[in-house]
Amino acid sequence: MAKGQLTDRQRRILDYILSFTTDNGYPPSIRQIGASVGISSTSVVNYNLNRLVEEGYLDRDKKVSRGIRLTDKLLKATGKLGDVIRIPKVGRIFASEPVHLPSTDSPMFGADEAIEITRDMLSTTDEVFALEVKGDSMIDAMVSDGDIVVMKRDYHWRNGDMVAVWLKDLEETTLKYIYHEGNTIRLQPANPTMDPIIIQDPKHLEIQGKVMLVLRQLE
Amino acid sequence: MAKGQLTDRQRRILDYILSFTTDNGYPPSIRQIGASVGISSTSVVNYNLNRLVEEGYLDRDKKVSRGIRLTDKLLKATGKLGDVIRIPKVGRIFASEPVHLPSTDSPMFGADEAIEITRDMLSTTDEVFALEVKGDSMIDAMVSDGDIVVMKRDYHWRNGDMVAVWLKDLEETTLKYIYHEGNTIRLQPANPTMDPIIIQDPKHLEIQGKVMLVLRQLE
DNA sequence: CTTGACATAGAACGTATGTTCCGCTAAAAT
DNA sequence: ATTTTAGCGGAACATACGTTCTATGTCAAG
Repeated sequence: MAKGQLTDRQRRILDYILSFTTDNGYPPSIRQIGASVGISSTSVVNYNLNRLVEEGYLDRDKKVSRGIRLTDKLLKATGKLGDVIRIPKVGRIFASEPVHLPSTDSPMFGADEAIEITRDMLSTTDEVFALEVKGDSMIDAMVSDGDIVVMKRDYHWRNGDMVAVWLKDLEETTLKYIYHEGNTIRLQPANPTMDPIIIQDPKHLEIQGKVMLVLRQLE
Repeated sequence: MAKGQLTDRQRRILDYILSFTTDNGYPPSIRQIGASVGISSTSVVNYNLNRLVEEGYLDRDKKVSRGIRLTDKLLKATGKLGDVIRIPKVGRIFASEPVHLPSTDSPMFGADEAIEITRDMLSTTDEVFALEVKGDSMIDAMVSDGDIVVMKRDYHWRNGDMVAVWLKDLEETTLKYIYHEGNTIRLQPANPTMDPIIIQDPKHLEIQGKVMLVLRQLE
């Protein structure tokens, strides 16, 4: 068998381990694997398990009964890796107030409310928090009342980022795409029918965070 | 110890089982539990495990080494139950075409692309599929180019549902809130600054599905 | 005071389980 | 033709592990 290739038996072993584990909450024993795949000898099962470890599909702990664990690689491939993260819901966002940022050291726990999303929806999970949008004032950002905005606490930005900014002159929080344009800054609404705001003096605005995700649950 | 109450030891046992399992992919043995909690006797661990089973925190399989599994009740409480579902991404949605519905019997697998979300984002997981929005024609529904819309294949609707409708006269797909209004039907844009469409004859529209979720990933 | 339920400790037991060694076959490499 | 390698089966072995039994101490109910 060429390296990197799996025999039919090995594939069935992986299948069985996966289904057994999800059913029972713990992995099967060598003899159980043998019985399900049709291998009478424990040594052969052992042999194939070691092959699967070499190929990177499994981790094993020696001498430990049921000491088998599927690698992330495999779980990802089968979509079974429920890589769920909890994001604290720290408040609401209005047009008329700056974003209420969480204190830097606020732990994930302690937040009474949180939303759960899969890890791969975000490019980073560092310093992210969620806000619920109140009111229709963000419609130019294509964000409705009740939407949930997941933001990253970050004052750096690049052209094209959508950021939450506090406009000091207008005393208003708004969500806009932001661009450098010579010496000025252009705040572009997501709604293409609306006009941008041009800011001459960067001191007139305060970046509150970068928008990573917008979630809208209907019904 | 009153019924329904957990002793400190039992709490620590649960803690240990949870962290060990997430670390190792399989549950700890009785002796490992004893060592971590500070119980020298395996029978005492066994005793407390049985108590935890009675209280509904654990399931055990007799005679099976490491045959312990935390119940959903506990996993839910600790937020560790990553109840992730995969939703097939069956295509795109344009204004100029009816929604391309998946065939009823299409299996979850087979779909080359899928999105993963946590189960509790949806009120139902039956017959749901995802579409990617192309173009800016849905801005009246507060949906942007690139957004992902999760829909349920369902021709029934109630007042206030957001549905995807095919307007036969205009030859156009649109996302609107839908309301019965006497003998007519009102299609209300999500954007409050825009005007509704009144449909006199229900035959002029075709409900393609109910919008359950809108997802927008930035950056 | 006695009794019984509860919680714990220690030891002994049986077996479920991973490990190892030997032998066999078929195919590939030399 | 001979050697090497991958894969398989069987049996023996050591032990990790769940089970069970006896004994001890505590505390509230009778």
